[in-house]
Amino acid sequence: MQPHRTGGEGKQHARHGEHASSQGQEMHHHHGNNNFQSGYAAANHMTKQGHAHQDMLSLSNRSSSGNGGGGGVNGVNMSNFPAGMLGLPPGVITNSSPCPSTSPGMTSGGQGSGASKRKRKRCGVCAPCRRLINCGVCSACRNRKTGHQICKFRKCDELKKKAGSILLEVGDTHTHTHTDTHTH
DNA sequence: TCACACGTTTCG
DNA sequence: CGAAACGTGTGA
Repeated sequence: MQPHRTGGEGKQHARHGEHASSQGQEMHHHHGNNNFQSGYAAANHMTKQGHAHQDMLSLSNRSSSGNGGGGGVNGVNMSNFPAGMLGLPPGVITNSSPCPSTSPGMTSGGQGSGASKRKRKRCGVCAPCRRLINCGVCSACRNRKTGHQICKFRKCDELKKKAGSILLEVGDTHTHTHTDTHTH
């Protein structure tokens, strides 16, 4: 009898990579290479810098405790908006490719059709994402050694739904949003 | 490099 | 259609 899998895998690493340092470096080396195609960048509205991983976002308390409102939950992030930037039109923001991690397949931007390529990270806002501990009983937990997957309960909702299709709800108000509001 | 997690494919 | 396994990419 195993002593219960503490918290699951016993995550030794506390993944906390918050870069509080606000480096206002706007200059982008590289000429304007708009690579807005990168799925990652697309989600980086909030991050003009590109170094803020939206991964674990503010898992803090979504109880809307006052909701930190100003997106300040993390504090320090958007506060440093250079005035100049604010003046820029939405579309011109040109994120200035945030230090591309140099992903392997970025060349052709495979996302074109079919395989999405490029792994996405959890949004960090869904209930599953907020889950810190694994149930330890679901198949994923039990077969993680072979399954290599995260607990079913922790599987990001976004990743589950848009596992291959992006953009599919917003836009059509009355379409079959299919967003099934969960029968709840 | 290892570990973890997502994406894809195949089997049930 | 769903679950499991495999393979791969990303992060530390």
